[in-house]
Amino acid sequence: MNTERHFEHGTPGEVVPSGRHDPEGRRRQLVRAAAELIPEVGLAKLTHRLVAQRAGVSLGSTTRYFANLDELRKAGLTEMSELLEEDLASTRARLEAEGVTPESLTEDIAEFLDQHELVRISIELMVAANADPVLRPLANHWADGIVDMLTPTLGPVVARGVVLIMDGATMHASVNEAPLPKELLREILATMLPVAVPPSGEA
Amino acid sequence: MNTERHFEHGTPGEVVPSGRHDPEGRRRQLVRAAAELIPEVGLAKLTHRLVAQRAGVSLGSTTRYFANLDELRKAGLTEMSELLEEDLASTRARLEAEGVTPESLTEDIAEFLDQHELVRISIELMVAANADPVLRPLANHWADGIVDMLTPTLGPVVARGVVLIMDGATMHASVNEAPLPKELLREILATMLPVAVPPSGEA
DNA sequence: ATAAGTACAGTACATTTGTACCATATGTAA
DNA sequence: TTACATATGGTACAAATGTACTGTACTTAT
Repeated sequence: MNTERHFEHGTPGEVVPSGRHDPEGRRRQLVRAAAELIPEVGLAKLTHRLVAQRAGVSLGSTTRYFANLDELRKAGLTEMSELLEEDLASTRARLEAEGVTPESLTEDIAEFLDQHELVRISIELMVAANADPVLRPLANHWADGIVDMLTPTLGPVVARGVVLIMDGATMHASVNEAPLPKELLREILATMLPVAVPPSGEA
Repeated sequence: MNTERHFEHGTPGEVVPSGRHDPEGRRRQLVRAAAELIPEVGLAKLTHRLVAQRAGVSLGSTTRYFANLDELRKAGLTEMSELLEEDLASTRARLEAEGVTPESLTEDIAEFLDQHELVRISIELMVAANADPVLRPLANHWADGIVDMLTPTLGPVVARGVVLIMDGATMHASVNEAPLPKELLREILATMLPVAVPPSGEA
């Protein structure tokens, strides 16, 4: 119709080698790319172009599937937090198998801290929730899940205390190259868990 | 000399109403403005223009006193962390006056968490240290200071455990509008500090 | 008082970014 | 096969931003 546009840098739609129609797959690729990139580069540096490149799609697709960058960010954060959900499940499995002891908790924390991506995810989720309260439930989900998991054996107070220690250790691992030594974590838990955790009763 | 420049939007240096020469004061104003703004808007949104506006100086001054934005950021972060240093001093005063007890520690943490600026400072420092390892000592200073302070009475293991709880509570306060209830913090500390802290000896 | 040097304000400009837009390729129904 | 609809790639463009630059006001030494 109207050809009154400029096209300073060339005309649009010239070559176009590939590009099957696949809206759902497209969207998934974009979300997955965003979920990968957030822990890598941080939310602050997440751009349409970066996500498009990682997803292997054109810039235009990022605006087609997400009204604005904020929506893309949120979708990426949600997808990203799935990894925390998986970690939650593996923690539950371990604690059910080994019981809730300083040793089993130490193993779990140390394993978490050694996966730098999980640490980065936790931090970026916290930062995001700080900027947008809508994301608070997502950011609290992991911690609340652990509290629920530990409460039956440790009671709600100590359960929350253990989660605070986990989050503190996460902050430490985010700042420092090496996380706190596993042996120190074990000593902390062995010393601070009252009565060294009776098999099922309480104090 | 060469007047080959464009000046599309006007000629530079036209009116200039005020502007005493005061290099040192200028620099201080800029650093102070940056230190104020970082907890307010976050490092990601700290720009030359924003700092200049807050400091009440021209854009040009920001580039005159700092080779690049990163230097301005670092100067602001360093100045900002002075508030944590002051908090460290007040904590030391309290613990020396009241002794290291679950109650005195609870008071101190609750007071910290209620000062949202301190929480924001801790978080931004952590984020910054994650992006630039040069800032790690700055980010670790507060936690290490508390550990040193608590170690004589609690031993190094529990001292680090208490600091992890503090950092965990800081993360929680960063995400949620209201920090953890003081009573819960007190219960956590009262339960998890072994033997409820004998006046000076160890277990 | 005057000249030289420095600080300052106010631009200018290249780059990056979010987002809108369009021509074409792909898919679907007749 | 031919219309029609939609997805895709490739821009276009305005706003924001880091930083360089320039003319002028202020300061200081003579």
